[in-house]
Amino acid sequence: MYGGSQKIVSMKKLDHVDKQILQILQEDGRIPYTEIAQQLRVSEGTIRARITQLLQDGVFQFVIHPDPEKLGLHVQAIIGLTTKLGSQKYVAEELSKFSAVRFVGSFSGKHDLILQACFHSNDELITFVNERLSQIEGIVAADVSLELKQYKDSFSFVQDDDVTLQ
Amino acid sequence: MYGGSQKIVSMKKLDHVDKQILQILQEDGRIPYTEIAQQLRVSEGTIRARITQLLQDGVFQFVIHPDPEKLGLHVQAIIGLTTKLGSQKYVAEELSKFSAVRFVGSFSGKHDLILQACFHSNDELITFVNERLSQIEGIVAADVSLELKQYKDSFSFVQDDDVTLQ
DNA sequence: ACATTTTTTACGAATTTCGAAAAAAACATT
DNA sequence: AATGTTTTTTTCGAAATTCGTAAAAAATGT
Repeated sequence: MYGGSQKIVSMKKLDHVDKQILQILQEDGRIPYTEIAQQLRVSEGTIRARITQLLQDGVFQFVIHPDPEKLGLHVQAIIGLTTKLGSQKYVAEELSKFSAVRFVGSFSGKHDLILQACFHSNDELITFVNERLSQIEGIVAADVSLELKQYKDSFSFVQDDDVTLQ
Repeated sequence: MYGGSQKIVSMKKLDHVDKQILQILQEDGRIPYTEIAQQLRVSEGTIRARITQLLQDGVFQFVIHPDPEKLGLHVQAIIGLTTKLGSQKYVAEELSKFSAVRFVGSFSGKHDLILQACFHSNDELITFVNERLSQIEGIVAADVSLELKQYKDSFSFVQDDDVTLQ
């Protein structure tokens, strides 16, 4: 599901303009290049060239962020898994196939794999755990945490310059 | 950070066309309306009206999905928190203020709050835990899981019709 | 069956995107 | 420092997309 980060011919480090472009786009992914250009006081051509390059380099993608609630996905969960030694990759790849699953990662700590998924109902969640997870060879234990309330959920982690911690 | 889902005047249920529009947009958030129109064999005006309505209703937003690695955010973590009774909301809101934090939710299960965050380095992560989390009144314990590998990370959970589980 | 409301289509005008050549800037070499 | 080379930015006309809006069509209610 996720391409290994193969190195493209040689990717230059993002400069200030690139970061500014990303910051503007994370507010509104469909703002016209002409407007970004105005805001940053460069030509539309520059914005276009930069964005083309950034996409080329896989720095970002244009997507949409749906609100799960509005889609009827009222139940969200984070599930920590313990896997049998050697089957982690297989399990992760199987999990990734479900459209309900929006995140899968391998972790150090209590759980080998952690996944995040959305469901229409508690029933669907239970079905997922009991019918689907149990079918995947190599899962030893599943630790389900049910989401009660969501406070933040975004891809907006582009920061001007390395001020991640505020 | 996240607006409570206040009810808009009355929101109609999404129909098949809406879902198809969302499915197309989650592949490429910047595909022209004219092309969506062609694919779905309706007029551009319809696509435009539908999308305007969906945005209005808060069903989705146009955003970008940056690759944390390419942004130099090489360290990702999921942190489970135990909070003092009554301070959960405050803690969650404080956490949401950090740009490094991309997800915060309240959960049933082992941890009251679970958050997901990106950092440039292990050092930055440690600083976050030791300097920032410790400053937030009401956090009793933090359980850090370091991401070793990411298999899937997407907002693409729009499904044609309730086939979340495959 | 008819009136009312909602949704879709149609179409010209405004705006944006695109391709590509020229200009400017950045870089390297001597 | 001057010169050649490469990269990036600007420019600008053509093509495509978006936008506003009026008319047509479809859906809804009585």
